[in-house]
Amino acid sequence: MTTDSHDMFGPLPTVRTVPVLVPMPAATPYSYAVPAGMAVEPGSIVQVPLGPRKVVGVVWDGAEGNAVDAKKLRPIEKVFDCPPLSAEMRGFIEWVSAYTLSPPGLVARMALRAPAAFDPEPMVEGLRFTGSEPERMTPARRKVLELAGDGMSWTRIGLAHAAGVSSSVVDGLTAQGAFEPIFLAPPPLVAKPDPDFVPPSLEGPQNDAARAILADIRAGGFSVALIDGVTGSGKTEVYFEAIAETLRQGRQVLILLPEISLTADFLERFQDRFGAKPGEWHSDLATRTREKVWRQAATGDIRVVAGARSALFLPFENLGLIIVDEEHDPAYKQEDRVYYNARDMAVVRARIAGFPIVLVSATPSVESQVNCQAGRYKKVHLATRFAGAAMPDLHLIDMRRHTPERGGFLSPVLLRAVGKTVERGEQALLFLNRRGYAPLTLCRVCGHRFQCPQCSSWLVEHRFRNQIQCHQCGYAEPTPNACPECGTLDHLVACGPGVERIAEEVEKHFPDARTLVLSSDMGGVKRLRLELDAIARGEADIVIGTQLVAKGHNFPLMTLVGIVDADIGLANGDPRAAERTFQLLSQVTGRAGRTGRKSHGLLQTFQPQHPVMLALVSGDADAFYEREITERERAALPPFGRLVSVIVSADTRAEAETHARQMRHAAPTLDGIAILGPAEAPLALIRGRHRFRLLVHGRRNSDMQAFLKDMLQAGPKQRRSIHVQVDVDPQSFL
DNA sequence: AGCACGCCGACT
DNA sequence: GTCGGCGTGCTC
Repeated sequence: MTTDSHDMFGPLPTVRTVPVLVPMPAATPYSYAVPAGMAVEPGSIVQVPLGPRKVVGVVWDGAEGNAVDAKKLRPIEKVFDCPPLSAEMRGFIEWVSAYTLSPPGLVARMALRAPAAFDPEPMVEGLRFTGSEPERMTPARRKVLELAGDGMSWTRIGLAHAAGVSSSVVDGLTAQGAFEPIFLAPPPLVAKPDPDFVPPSLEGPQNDAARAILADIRAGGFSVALIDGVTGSGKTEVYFEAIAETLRQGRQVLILLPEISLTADFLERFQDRFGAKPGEWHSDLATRTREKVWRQAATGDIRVVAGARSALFLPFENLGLIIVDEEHDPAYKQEDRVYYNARDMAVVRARIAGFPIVLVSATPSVESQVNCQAGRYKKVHLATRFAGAAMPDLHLIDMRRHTPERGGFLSPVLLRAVGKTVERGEQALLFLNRRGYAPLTLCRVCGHRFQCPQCSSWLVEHRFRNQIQCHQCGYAEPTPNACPECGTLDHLVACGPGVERIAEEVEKHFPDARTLVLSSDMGGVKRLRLELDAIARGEADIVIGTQLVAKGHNFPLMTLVGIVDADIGLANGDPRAAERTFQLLSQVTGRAGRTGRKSHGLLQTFQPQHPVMLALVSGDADAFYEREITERERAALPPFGRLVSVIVSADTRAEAETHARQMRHAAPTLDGIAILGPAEAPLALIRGRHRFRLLVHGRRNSDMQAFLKDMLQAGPKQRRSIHVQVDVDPQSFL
């Protein structure tokens, strides 16, 4: 910790130095001098000079790396007046850094994402009644004094508002000496949730589930439970009891949700149970609010935070429980800079700090199922809906026998069911996970296909906007009417359906019904919310939607769900294709019948024998998971993500091998490291002295090749920093 | 990651 | 003649 320097005049005074993690991709902390009289400890949040700028860093533990040249050494400028990051938090940051192969400074930065939150919030100016009445009393003044006469402190504006007078009345009273200015602690962002605000209202199976979870909470210490319950089975009420119990223990709670599930609806349910809203944390929080939440989580003023994945890095004062709702959701994966899955890292945080964690889903991920089978996670099953709501009856429509009329995509069976539903005054949902009018346009004369000039995927026609668009990179051009290849006019043909085309077909069959298309490109979040509310009020008869209808919202009148093409996504090369399809279709069909009406789901498919279809219609999710698990084990590769790391180096092979050794050391979970030299064909395109480190964590060689291809197509600037990590090995973090 | 420096091509 | 794109190197 000390650096001694000598020169011809004798020893200089010893300079104390400490390691500091700075927000940049260095492998180790940097050393900084601690000015005399400054008190720092591991975890202290400090401001340090870094090159031409000032940055926020964290004083780290342990010895520094190689002693740094005394001439380079610069002093810490300031220590922020805020709680230091705990040893647990520092251990967590180290762990995530090692596991994800990310520089520790960049991981630490995620815990410090609140620009100016590190100094205490300024005190608020307030007023208190001094006891001396003003010389002249007026009705307005009397109203103010009646309120403030009890000696409680008020803010100037708040008092004027409460008394229903203008603030100049309060100013006048202050001038007369009736009020004295005082400083108040800033008000908490949210009130304290009360674990006993309303008694829990659990039914049969929910009670058993809650009992199982509460046993873990009361026992204390690390444990993982997975609540696996069908949509509408009341999972939220069950984990609310775990939250209540943790609050009674005086500890904080973090609820992780995929960004889109953080709705007003959820916050209100929380408030109904606990009498106050939780603190919120997500990407589009106002800066001021963001800072307050960070600060108050760190001081313990906020007891419960509901947040998107980045909330996992908040420095809670006394965290005692994490809930990961919708644990299977791919939105928990961050895939830029630091690559991590917040669900898995949440398990790690709980293990390091020694508290329980609860994962929740109606359609758990295969990894979590495996972890339950292996006994690492405790499984809590909620198999039935409550309050009389029944699951929809699901049936397959074999499209080989029930052919739609020419040019259409909806089978007569499905059309009949839609017609009957609308006649009864109920709602039908047609689900197709494809935006736009048609996914491919081609020329009937020369066979030309419209392809994106930037990334080679098909251009999707959007009739609403009269454009053809690339869904990969956002490229768009006006819909042409002549073929650019052969010049023929009006011989372009749309192939396949998108939601817009299904809407056209529906309107043709049901001209009097109110039809609504819900798709992410039809307007912003606000408009979407309005439309969802309108549907809930019954202002549409037939809704045609992409996957955004799968989440959250309850549609009380929805009694029919038609899946236009249940096979989409089953053969796209993704090793999780079946799992994803099963999850998505379960969520969509689960939209129906939530409020007790008899409901149906009809799935149009060309593969009625497919295991996903069979599991969906029989309601036997376990059979599906069993099959997925054995299927993946049977594949020659180890299950769930053989980690293959690829180092691409245009320098020497020896250098690549050094990288490989370091990587093996840093990430013992890697199964293999391939070193591709300049002999490998694609690398011929890499010129000059650039050096690449490409990590492809995937299961298949084809994944790896796809990434190599992407990298080679990317511009030189992106190429330099490509760093891809797709999946993690769920067995390796316990 | 962010920033400065330095080098070549197309503009007021 | 400069502005600004990108490639390169550095930060205790």
